[in-house]
Amino acid sequence: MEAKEILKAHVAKLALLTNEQFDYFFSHFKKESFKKGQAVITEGDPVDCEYFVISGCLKSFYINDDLKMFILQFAMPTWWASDYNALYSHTRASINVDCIADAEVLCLTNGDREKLCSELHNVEHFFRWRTNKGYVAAQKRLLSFMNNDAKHRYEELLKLYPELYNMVPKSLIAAYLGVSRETLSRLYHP
Amino acid sequence: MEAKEILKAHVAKLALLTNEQFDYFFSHFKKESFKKGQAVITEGDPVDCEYFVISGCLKSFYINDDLKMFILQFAMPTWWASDYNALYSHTRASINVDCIADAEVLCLTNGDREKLCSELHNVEHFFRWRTNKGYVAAQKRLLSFMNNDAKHRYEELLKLYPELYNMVPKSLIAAYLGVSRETLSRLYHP
DNA sequence: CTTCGAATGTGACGTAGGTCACATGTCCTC
DNA sequence: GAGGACATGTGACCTACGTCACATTCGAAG
Repeated sequence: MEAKEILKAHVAKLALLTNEQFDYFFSHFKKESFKKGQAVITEGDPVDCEYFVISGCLKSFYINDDLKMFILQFAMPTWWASDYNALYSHTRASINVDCIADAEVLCLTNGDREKLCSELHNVEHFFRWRTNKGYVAAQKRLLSFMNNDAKHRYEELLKLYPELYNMVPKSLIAAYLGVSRETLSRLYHP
Repeated sequence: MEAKEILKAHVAKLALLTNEQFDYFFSHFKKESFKKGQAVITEGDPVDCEYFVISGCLKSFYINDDLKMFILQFAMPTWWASDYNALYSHTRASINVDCIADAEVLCLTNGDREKLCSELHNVEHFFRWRTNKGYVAAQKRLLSFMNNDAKHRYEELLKLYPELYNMVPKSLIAAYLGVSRETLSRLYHP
């Protein structure tokens, strides 16, 4: 399926756009490709885009003072990724985004998103609902952190995204779960 | 300050409404009062409102199978609270909301919010930005969970909301931080 | 003033998970 | 097919935090 079709199907789930509206909406996106390992957003840099993943996979992550990495999100196809704090408040990136499996993405600048939102009520509706889904998912993950142990969270993640098991190294999954790679390894090799 | 003025000032931070628009917007809210300890949303019940806090304080929380409580959010004045998952997906509540300090709130039904959002582009803009702020805050809290120990998170919380220290029992703060009340107590009484 | 219950402190001990060190396996690349 | 980077397993030990039990403090109701 074409990138345009993928985005169209994704948008249609949350908002009703006419073909003309969607064409106009789509005309603001720029297609880009990233190779595995390539940086997309680097901490400290200005941020001006958000990215809609067509194929491959990105991750957004934070590196603390001890150089330990924590993964906020794996962005699989039809997911969005960016540093939304930096994007909305026009500050420099405080997190990183990079590519973990050769990816095709559609970029939308912050300015274009706001323009589209104010021009097309439908588009603003779409982004409100998309953000709401993200908010609810983040709350669920917070609860899971407080309530469940590492093994439980690991199985939860794999049930949600079985592809991850073969797609990314276990050390990245550990960084998403918030445990060390050794602990993750021992869960099933006691 | 009047409830109406408080809401008006809050909305004005994120969206530009004319006086007429705001009056219309405000006319959909219903004022309600809750006493300390009173339930606002109960797990298993249908949810049809979100609540804007004028005074006092609510909490949203989850009770797990072992009857342990985890607090998702303290809702102080000018904060919103509800079960947004249930609200948006029309399912029954999976979390609870109750009152922890006698509170005055403004209720907005899900139907009215969606009606207002579709009638007034401005209002949809407001809710998109409000939700985005909530999303960014949830991601920050997730990172803090992965990165920081209990003491660090406690001090972070108190810096953000010093009122909480005297307003709510430490056991509730522990339930927000995701540690036992004993551990919280020992942080400063070693 | 007394009494009761909620909130908090604290000791003893258990456990999940972290850290460091090293071994093994795997798949490129030259 | 040798060398090197990366992913994973594993042993020994450490630490933050949980759990249970009991003591203390304090404020509201009688």
